[in-house]
Amino acid sequence: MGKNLTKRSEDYSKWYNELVVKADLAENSAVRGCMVIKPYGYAIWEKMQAELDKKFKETGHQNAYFPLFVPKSLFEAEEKNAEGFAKECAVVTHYRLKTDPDDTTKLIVDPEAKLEEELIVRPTSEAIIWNTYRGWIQSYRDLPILINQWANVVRWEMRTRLFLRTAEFLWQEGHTAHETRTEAEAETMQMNNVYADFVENFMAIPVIKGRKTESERFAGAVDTYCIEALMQDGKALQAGTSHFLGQNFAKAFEVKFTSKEGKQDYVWATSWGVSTRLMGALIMTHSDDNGLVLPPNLAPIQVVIVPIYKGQEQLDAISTVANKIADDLRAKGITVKYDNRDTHKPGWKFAQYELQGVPLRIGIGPKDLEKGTVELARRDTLTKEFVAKDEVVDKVYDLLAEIQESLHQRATQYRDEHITEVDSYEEFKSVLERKGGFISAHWDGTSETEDRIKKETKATIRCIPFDRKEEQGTCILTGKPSEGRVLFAKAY
RNA sequence: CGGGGUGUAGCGUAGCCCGGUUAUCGCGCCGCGUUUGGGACGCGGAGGUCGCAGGUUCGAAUCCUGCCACCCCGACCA
Repeated sequence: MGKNLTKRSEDYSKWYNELVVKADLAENSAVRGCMVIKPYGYAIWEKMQAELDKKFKETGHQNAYFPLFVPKSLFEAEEKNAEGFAKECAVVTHYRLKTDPDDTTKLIVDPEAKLEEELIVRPTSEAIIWNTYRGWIQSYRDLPILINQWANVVRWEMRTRLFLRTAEFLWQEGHTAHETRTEAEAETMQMNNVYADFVENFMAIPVIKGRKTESERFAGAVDTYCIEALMQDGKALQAGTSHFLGQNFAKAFEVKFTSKEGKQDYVWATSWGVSTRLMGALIMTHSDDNGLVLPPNLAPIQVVIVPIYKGQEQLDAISTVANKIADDLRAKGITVKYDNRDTHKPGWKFAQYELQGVPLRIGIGPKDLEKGTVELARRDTLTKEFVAKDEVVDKVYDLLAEIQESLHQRATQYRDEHITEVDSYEEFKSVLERKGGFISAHWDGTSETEDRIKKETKATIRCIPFDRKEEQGTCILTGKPSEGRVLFAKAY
């Protein structure tokens, strides 16, 4: 792990810079904490999208798109949801500008163009979607509705952090409607598992699946499931959530259906989402002091080939070998870049691709031409070896899988070493302070206790793990009886 | 919104306390040449509303006043 990665999220900006930058908006603009996703960063997001989308389709979902604007009256329909988000909503009040009569180079908001009803820029889309579902659902034959939306949302946070909490972010939000409670609960669990599977296997980030406590639950949900990851600096990050919404939204938006028995009933709902925050998780889980480290599955460039040469003649000879290798790799479905630019030196390229986290680098120079070898360098271990050029394609193919696996293992080991069981409040505070990470401790199940621990230590209950063992114990704070351990951590 | 800090070229900075030539240095950028197996070197060059406004002064990046922005800590946070 990199020394520089053990501090604060702000120190990751060096790594982020290859992927995103803070939005450079007008100096006195009130909009802060927005980000510009650069092409290289967006390519990673696209890979994540493609893989998630495939999984959503496999589980029977379809994509759709709903409006960015939510009329205030719809937004406030589900009380708890509205209340939960009220403090961070951007609100559209006017629909027109006009030339400032006092300064014709300037525009002002036309006071004549005030909206009858304010529009909320969606912080999440339950309200607008459930208002739409009302018209789509009459009979049990219309159910289930299994829809996902790829969209941007805006949450006017008091304090933003690049990637982890930006004012505007990209995400997907699934919104499903079901005939029965059981079916909706199963959907909630299924999608939480889809997320866990994706994050573990595709992003090589280990996560703990569990249930949120009442105070950490999504506003308007009956139950919230989540996947929690641990960053290299010892802080936890909520990587995805899946909510069982009960009949709350169906009741708020009057979404009823006629059952087989001819009875009217409210439908059961779920919603679930992951966002560009996952890219923050990616960086803070795998990267080191030399820059990003990308799992091969997510890397926009999996292999880069760098020629080392003097003069055009040598470059031509190297290019023949390089192009052959590149073609053979591509034939195996591997993404390859042959960087034969003459504008940068090899050393510069090595450093640059390391910063970008390209998993494997092949160097080919005059010595290799003589010996019939290439130099193969691994980004994750920073090791190099010479490989016969006829064997390099197979070697690369195997290594990509190995790196994917090894990153996951390394992160899992780190995570597991940072789950500490404690049985007293003193120990809790001491571990939290000195070691960080997850702390597994008994809790009496009350929000009051959770609140007090949060106020005193800044640690929150990240989740009640699904796989926790049933174990009688006593709450570290109050000494009251507890049925099992929960995971505490300081979180982003 | 409270507490602290910072604004000087694309980026990072020196200078400010104690006012005084043409605002410092590094990276990056452009040109030429030599280079190319781990972020090359030499020479030449371009690039500045010193955050903004006002004041003090013969003279302000530097002192004073006001404003603005950003960062950190806190409150807030699915």
